Amino acid sequence: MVKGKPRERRKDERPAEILQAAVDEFAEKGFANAKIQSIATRAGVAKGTVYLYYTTKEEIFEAIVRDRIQPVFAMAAAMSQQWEGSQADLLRQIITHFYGQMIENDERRMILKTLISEGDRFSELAEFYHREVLVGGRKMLRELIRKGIESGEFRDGLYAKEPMVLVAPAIHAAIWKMTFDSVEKLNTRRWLAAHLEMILQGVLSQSSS
Amino acid sequence: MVKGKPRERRKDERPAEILQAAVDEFAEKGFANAKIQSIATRAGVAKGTVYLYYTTKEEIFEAIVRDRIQPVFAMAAAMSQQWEGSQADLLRQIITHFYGQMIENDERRMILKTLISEGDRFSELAEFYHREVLVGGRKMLRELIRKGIESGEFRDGLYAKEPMVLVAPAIHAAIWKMTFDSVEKLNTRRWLAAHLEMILQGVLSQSSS
DNA sequence: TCGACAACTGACCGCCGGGTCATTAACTAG
DNA sequence: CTAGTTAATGACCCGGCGGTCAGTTGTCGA
Repeated sequence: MVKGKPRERRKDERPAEILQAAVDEFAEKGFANAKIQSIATRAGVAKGTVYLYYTTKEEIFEAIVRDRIQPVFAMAAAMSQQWEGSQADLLRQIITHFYGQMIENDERRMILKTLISEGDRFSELAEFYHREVLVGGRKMLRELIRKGIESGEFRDGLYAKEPMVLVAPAIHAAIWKMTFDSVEKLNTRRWLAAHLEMILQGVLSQSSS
Repeated sequence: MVKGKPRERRKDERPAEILQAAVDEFAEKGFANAKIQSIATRAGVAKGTVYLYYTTKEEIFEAIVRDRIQPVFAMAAAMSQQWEGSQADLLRQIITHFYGQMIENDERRMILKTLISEGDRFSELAEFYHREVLVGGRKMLRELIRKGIESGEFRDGLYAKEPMVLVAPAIHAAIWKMTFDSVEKLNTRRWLAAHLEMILQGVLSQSSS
């Protein structure tokens, strides 16, 4: 550590390396407390070098979202495209996938947190996220529900118009983990099970009106 | 505005005035971007005066939480105490109350946002909130569910162990409003209706297993 | 009327971190 | 080998804001 290693010129690899370092730093410190200097150090690079590839801290964050979040949803979309079984099982699969990829994954959860925290500061990013992720995800859910209703598997109802309610408890789980996990650990597995059971069966007993 | 108004000495009123000014400032700018100077100005006071009553920015925020959030939950608790009708209706009432007080109210939604954003920085605050609000709220829900199951109104299930899943979609609504409302307005009324319908009836058709 | 006390003020301090840029060193073509 | 190009460096600059405190002014009791 004492002697400075010789400089290396690796224009092509730098962006990805810096991005990874930034993900680590952001995940550990949050956006506001992340220091560019620290990102640089993690990437084995000088501060100035970071600015060779990204012009602001915000831009780094945007790159992370584009690079790490979209794939999760693309994956889910692909899954539902070629699904053979019941729609209820597909819904279970997708939501479970979502918990694994977004809630239990530190990197991605932190991205979510930053999106919430700094939402206003990045209006274009919020737009991007909305367009690419939320609209797409909602469309997928609508399709899933439509098929389920058609086949008689699901009942029709208001949820078909607001399909995101089905996924909403996952967000709560993410927030709990971000905010209160040090006070009381969330049992993610149990929460997920309760979530799935609830949206599928509801709470009323069969005999009720 | 040009001439300085004469100083006023009002030791008793200051804290509340400053708190209100802080709520406004935080709601408008968020915690990180809120300036003490600006809070002081809103309160019609000099910066130094703020520090006469609160020693740090954090402390101001904590005071806000104590002062503004607890009442909402106390209210709900009181409501459920003396409820006469069905548990399903009580649940509807409570959740509706919650949307009105927390999601549609700018001040309180901002408090929630700050809690999420700055959660780590305020571990004691997270503890306080957890202890006073979440644990209490959960206990109330458990009791409600217990009664409902006893009377045959509700089925038993995993949700009884994780009662917060019932309320979770409200958090999603809050976050949507905080982050994406400028891109696409949330129809809160419809969301609430879908939420209630979903948790009560679920998604499966009656004929399903 | 006049201390003396406490509320109030706002100029100032110090730190911190994002972003710059003159300099240096690695690579490359000829 | 050399000159030109460009990646990489890190000392420095600078603006902003949280927090301080010596000084000022209102208030009240004697």
